[in-house]
Amino acid sequence: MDSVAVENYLKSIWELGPDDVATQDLAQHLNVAPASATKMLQRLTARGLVSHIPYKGASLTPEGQLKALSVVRRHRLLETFLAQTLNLGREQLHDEAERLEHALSADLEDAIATYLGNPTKDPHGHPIPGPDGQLPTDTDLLLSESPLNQRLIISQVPDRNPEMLAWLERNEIFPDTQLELISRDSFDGGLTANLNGKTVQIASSVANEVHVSLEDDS
Amino acid sequence: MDSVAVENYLKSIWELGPDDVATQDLAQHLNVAPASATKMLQRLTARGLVSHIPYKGASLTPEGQLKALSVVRRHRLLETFLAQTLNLGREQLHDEAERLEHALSADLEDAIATYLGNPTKDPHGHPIPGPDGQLPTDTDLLLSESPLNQRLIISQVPDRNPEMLAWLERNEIFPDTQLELISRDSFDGGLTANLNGKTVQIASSVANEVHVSLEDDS
DNA sequence: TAAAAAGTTTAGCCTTGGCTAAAATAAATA
DNA sequence: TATTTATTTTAGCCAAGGCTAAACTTTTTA
Ligand SMILES: [Mn+2]
Ligand SMILES: [Mn+2]
Ligand SMILES: [Mn+2]
Ligand SMILES: [Mn+2]
Repeated sequence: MDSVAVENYLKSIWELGPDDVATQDLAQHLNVAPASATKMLQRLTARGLVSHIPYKGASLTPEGQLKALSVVRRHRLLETFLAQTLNLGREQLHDEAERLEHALSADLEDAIATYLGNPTKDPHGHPIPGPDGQLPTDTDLLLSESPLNQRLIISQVPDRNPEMLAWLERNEIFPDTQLELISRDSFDGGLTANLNGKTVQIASSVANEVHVSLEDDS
Repeated sequence: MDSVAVENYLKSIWELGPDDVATQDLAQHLNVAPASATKMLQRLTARGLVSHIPYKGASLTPEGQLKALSVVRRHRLLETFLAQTLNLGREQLHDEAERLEHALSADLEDAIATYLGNPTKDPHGHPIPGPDGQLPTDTDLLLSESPLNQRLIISQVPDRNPEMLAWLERNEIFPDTQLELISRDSFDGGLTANLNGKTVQIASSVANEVHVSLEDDS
């Protein structure tokens, strides 16, 4: 069995990857000192889960990737399960799942997936990897790079930033919301959008974290 | 925040207590070597959670007891929640809760309790401590010490022994089941009981783990 | 009540996963 | 290109929580 720390490192490397993950970025993502990340990368390399080239960067081996995706699957299933049963707000889900994901047996994972009807997206719109790590190829684009004057459908919102998520929630921006971009500030990238008849200003920091699709659903 | 190990030790001491908990029993309960238990008892004593008298035994301080009861509450809420939402078998619940109990925030604990309508018993019939550690005084008696020829109602079955639990389940012995004892073997304490018209033989090892009440429900 | 057995603690060791400070390397800048 | 700066790694330390073997108490038994 992998420890909580090992699972968190693998998941973070996956989230920051696919390759040349910088020690500093990894350390920051996990709230540890860079030296701690280096040491763990060495341990994970010794275990065959990571390939780390000193001073260059780290990436997951196939085995490491499989384990990372298993954590991601548990995380997203849990978010979906908690949202569905307990009506937790989208911004509370992540932190709970972050801890519960390490305490889920294969049996319970299966039971939850079955209960939910094997969902393919979590409440933030993130794809849920299959039991063997399968992920659909992602075709949506960033809101910050989307065309103006065209119907867009929100496909993904971030999950790690409760403040941003709360703001998005207040402005009714979440998966399946429709909107249309009216203008883009050429200086700072800020957007003006039309959403349910209302006009909303969207900062570029936000627009960089939100994904949209042009098609209906996906 | 208390570690998983600390929470498990506190809960085990509570389960084996209330006082003079033997090092060996504790170690066995937690599947660690006696020397490991001694060391942890010393750490917990230094933290004011346990009072340990060398060569005599250990007990929880009021603060330690509060923390132990908080773990027990989370454990039993989780068992109830999993049973209700996912229809897990009574014998699968314990092991899952054993790990999840350490990953539950106060918020999620509240949400689950509210969702369940603040239950006072878990699926094994064990009382669920209140948010401040309150527990009703337990008035039921052991099946092994119950009178013959009288209507009895199962109030508690064990949760840590999947085999025994599976046997009980097969024989329809679980909370709220009615039964009547017909005879007790004076040599080994084995029981013959009448249950839903059927006659069942109950070993004394089982009868020692099952609680009953004479009143309806409780 | 002395010896043996059982239970407990101590001593010493190990791994994991943190940290800081210093050294090494790579990247950026003058 | 030489130097400064940023990034990364190494070295050395620490606490938690395991373990085994040895020492010490307490309890049981002869
Ligand atoms: Mn996590
Ligand atoms: Mn998510
Ligand atoms: Mn536990
Ligand atoms: Mn229970």
